[in-house]
Amino acid sequence: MGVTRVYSYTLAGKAGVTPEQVRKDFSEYGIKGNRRGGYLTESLIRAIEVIFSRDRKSNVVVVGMGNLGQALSRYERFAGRGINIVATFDIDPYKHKSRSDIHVYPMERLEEITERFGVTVAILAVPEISAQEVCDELVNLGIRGIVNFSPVLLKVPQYVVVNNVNLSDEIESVILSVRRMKEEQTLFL
Amino acid sequence: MGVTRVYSYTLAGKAGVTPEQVRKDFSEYGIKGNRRGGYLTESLIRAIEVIFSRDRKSNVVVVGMGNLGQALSRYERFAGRGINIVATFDIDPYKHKSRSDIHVYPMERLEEITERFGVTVAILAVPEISAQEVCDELVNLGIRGIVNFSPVLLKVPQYVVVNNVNLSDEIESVILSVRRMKEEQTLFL
DNA sequence: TGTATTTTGTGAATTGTTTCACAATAGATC
DNA sequence: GATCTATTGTGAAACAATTCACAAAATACA
Repeated sequence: MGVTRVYSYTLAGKAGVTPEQVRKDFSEYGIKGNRRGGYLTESLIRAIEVIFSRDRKSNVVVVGMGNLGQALSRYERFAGRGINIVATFDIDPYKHKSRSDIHVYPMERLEEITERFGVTVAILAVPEISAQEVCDELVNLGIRGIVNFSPVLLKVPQYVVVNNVNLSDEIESVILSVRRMKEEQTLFL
Repeated sequence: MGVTRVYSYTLAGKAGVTPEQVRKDFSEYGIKGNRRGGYLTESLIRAIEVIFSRDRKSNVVVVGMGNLGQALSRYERFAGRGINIVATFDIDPYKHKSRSDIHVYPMERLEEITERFGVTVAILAVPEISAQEVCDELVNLGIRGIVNFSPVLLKVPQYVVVNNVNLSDEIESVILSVRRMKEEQTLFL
């Protein structure tokens, strides 16, 4: 778009943080700007690509093809971020064979496919009851990172990274904040 | 289940935090336990229900019935947390009328339905391009809280609460951590 | 080329959060 | 009922993150 330089306050505005934050973070990672000249977009983008490994693609699998698993496997935005869903799995793959979506494999083929595609990260969207069991299986197959959508605190070895996403919590926290704000407001009337 | 008392370290273990954290948080909200006796489950649950407004149900709407919106509208776990999806909306409701799911209304009926059911919180799962526009509409109709699934920083008045959920970020952060850990490990070999 | 101005880069100050450590005490045990 | 023990409750200490404030440097402009 022809923009060659950006300033800490521009980025801060877009990201909803303070300019100091932006500068401190950049400085932390050795990203240098020019005093008075701001940051050069090209080199900035390259630096960020390296820091976030955006220069490489990463193969991941989705395990559990319920509502959420299906939605995640069709989510187009992952591609643009180097997140490449190579396969999806379910205990009952025939249940979901319906449309011409991404192929659903039975759990038995997990090992073969994770190995073939060098998958180290899995998205876990199975029911609460089987979450820990499936998690153990994944860890045994060499999975090193799990994005966990079940409301369960997974027990994993220290070398495995887990990121918990709890949709109920996200919504509840907004409901709570809204209630709190309303209560505050009525106090002033 | 007949359990009448719990201890800070029990809860801490289940939640993956320290016992001190549990006690400090409880103390912050005036939840009292008995020295040596722990916390009484019954009164603890009641206190938490009040703090998180779990004693009341909250009506919410889902706006945008793409993959994610559909998955969210079918997510059974919300009910058990007092989150009640009363209606879903899309610009093109006929596209999604297929199965006997929850009813999809056209955007034109947003006002009528939010008013009727006293909806103050909306789940926004529309494409990036229309996110701000739909958000403005929601705010105009009196929505006070938004759970935003589009990768956009929404501009809203101060009295509106926004909670951003970025699925690409969640997955990317795990990918990153895994790469970092692997790099660390190879250094030791 | 010199001066004014803008923006970075970063120590220091502030603010916020987590952990420590231990007195107070309720309950268990004899 | 006296003593022992486990657990809470919370100030103080340590740690972490954010904001402030300003010198240093690069550009703009005369």
